[in-house]
Amino acid sequence: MNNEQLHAMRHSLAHITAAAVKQLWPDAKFGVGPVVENGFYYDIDLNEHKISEQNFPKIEKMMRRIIAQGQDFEHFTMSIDEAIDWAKQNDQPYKEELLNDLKRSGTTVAKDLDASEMGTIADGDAALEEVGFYKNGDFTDLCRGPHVASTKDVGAFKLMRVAGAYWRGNEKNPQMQRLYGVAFATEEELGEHLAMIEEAKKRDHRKLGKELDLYTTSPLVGIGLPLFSPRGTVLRELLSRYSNQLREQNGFEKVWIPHITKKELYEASGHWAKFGDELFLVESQETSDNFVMKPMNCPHHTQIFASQPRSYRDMPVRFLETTTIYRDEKTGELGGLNRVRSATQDDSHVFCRPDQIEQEVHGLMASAQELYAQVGLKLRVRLSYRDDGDAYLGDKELWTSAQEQLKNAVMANNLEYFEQEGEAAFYGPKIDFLATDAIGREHQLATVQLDFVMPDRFGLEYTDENGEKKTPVMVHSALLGSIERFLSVFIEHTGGWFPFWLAPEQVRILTINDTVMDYVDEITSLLSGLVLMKPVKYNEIRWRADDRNESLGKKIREATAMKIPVQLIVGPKDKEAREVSVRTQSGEEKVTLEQLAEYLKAL
RNA sequence: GCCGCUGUAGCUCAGCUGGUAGAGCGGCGCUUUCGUAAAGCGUAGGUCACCGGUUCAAAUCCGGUCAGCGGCUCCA
Repeated sequence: MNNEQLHAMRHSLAHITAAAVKQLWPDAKFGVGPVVENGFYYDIDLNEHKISEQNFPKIEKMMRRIIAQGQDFEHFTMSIDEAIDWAKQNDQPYKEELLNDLKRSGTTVAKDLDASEMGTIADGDAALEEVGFYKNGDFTDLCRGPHVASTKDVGAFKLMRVAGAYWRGNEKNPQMQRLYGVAFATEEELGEHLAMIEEAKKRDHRKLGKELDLYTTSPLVGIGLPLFSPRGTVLRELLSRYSNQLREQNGFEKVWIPHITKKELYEASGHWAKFGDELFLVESQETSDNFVMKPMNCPHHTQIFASQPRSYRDMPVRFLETTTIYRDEKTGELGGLNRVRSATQDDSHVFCRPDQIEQEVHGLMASAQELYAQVGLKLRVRLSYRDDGDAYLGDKELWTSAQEQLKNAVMANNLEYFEQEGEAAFYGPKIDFLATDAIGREHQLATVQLDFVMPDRFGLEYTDENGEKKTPVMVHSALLGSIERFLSVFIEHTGGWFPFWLAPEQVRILTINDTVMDYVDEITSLLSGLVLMKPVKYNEIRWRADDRNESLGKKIREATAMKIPVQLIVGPKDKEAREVSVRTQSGEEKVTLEQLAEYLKAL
C-alpha cells in the first residue's frame, strides 16, 4: 500500500460518505470533500436539518451498503459550461461557485483546501475549459480523482465527528456541517489509530490536571483563567526557575513590570492599531487615562532600557522576567491550558548591537537545547526569513546579516533545522523550536525573534565608539513559551509521571503500623535537610508521610494514582534493619537509611 | 463569535418511552495496627447547571442562559 493508493481510498470514502448522505437526505448540498491526515471529511449543507453523531450508525450502514455493492468509479469530463449547468440543475450552489472560479481563473482560491480536491490543478492561472467528474452508482461529483476502481476497495473506516465549518473557511459565509472520518488500508491499522486516540485521551492534561490536583477553573473567575493548586504551582515555579537559571548564567538580569499600563504604550509600539480588540481595558475611577492589561512585555522592557544612557560597552543589555500577560481571546477558542486568557511567559529581551546577534542567539539556543533535553522533548528548529516582498520593515542589509547570524548560531549548536522564506514577521526574522512529544505530536513552544522595528519606534539608542547615537536590535525570546501551554504539552508528554526534580510530591512515606513512628521521624528529618542542586539549584525535597490507619495496599494504590515517583515503605522489618523499601516505577529495592540521601540525589 | 454534543452527590457514573433520585469511590464515626494497587460496619451528602414554558405530574419534553467537550475561524 503506497500513499497514492491510501489517498485514493480516503478520497473515495469522502465520495461514498456524500453519496450515503445524499440517499438519506436527498436535498443535501455539497461543498468540498478532501483527504486529510488519517482520513477525510466532507462539507455538507442540509438546510434546516442537522446531522448529529446519533446519525452515524445510519450513515455508516448506508456507506457499507454502497461499498458492498461494489460500484465502479467512472471518470468522465464535461466542458466547464456544461458542468455549471449540471450544478444548477442538481441544485448544488457550492459546486457551481467552485466551477465559476475554475472558469474564471483555473483555480479555486479557497483557503484550507487544496484545489486538486475540486477537480483541477492549483497552479494554473489560465481559465479552464474542461473539468473532471466521477460517478459511482447514481452519485456524481466534480472531482479530479484519482479514485479506487470500485467502492469495495476502500479499506477500513469510521466516522468520527461532525463539526461546523464555514464555507471556504470564511466566517461571513454560510456554515456547513463537516463530517469527519478516519480511514486506513486495513482494520488493524484503523484499530491502532483508534488506540492512539485512546492513549492521547488518557494523557489529556485536563483530565490529569484534575486527577493530579494541578489546576482548576471556576465559572466565577471566568473561562480561560486557570487557577493553580499547590501541586501545579510547584511545577510552574520550578520550570520558571530553571528557565531563568539557564539565562542568568548568560548574563540576563531579572526585571519587574506592572500588569496594567496606559493604552499609549501600545499606541507607541504600534500594537494598539493591530491588536487593540484583543486587549482587556481597565477603567480608572481617578484619572481620565485609559489603561489596559498588558498583552505583552516588550514595550515595558524598552522603557527600562531607555531609562539609562547606554554605551556600546554596556551592550548587550539583557532583561528577563516570568510574568503573566492577558489577552481577550474569543471564548470559543479557549480550553484547558493550551489557550488561555492569562498566560505566563518566561520572557526575555536582549538589546544588542547588530554584530552581537549571533552570540546572543547562540546562547539562547544553547539554553533551549539544554532545557528541552532535560525534560525529554526532542527539538528541531524552523528558521523564518523574509522574501523579496516589501512587507518588511528595517534595513535590508541588516536583515541579510541577521539571517546569516541566525543560521550560524543554529549550525554551531548542531540543531536539526529547516528554513522557510517569506515566513518572517514584518519586524524581523525568527526561530521557532518545534518539540516532539512521547506520542509523536509536534508543538511549537520556545521562540527567538529578532526585532528591527520596536527599538526605532521607542527611540532607543546607545552611543557607539565614535560617539554617535545608534539604534539597538532587540531579541525577543522565551524558552518555555507560555508556561500554561508548556505544562499542557509536558503533562501529556509524561502522562503525569514527572521527573523526580519536578514532581510536586517527590517522596511519600507509607507506614505499615504505628510502631515505626519514631523511625519515620528519623527519615523525615533526613529528607527535610535534603536539597537538590541539579538541574535547578536549591530545590528542597518535597515529601509527605502517609501514616493513616489504612492498609499498605491502599496507600500504595493512592500514591501510585498520584504518580508520586518515590514511595518509601516503612515497617517493623525496615526499622529493624535501618533501611527503607524504595518503590519506584522501575521496581522495588532496599536502601539503607545511610545511603538514602545519595540515592535520591542520583535520581 | 459560529455549528454539533454534553451537564444527575466532592469524583466516576446508573436512572427505558414524563409519576417526583440511586450505586461505587471519597467524607465523617466506630472497629481493625493489618508488609506491596481498595479492611469491616455505620452515617451524612443532591432546588437532577440555571431561568422560563408544556403537563394533573418534568432529572426526563420544549425554549433561553451559563459551563464543559469536539470542530470552524483566529493566535503579536
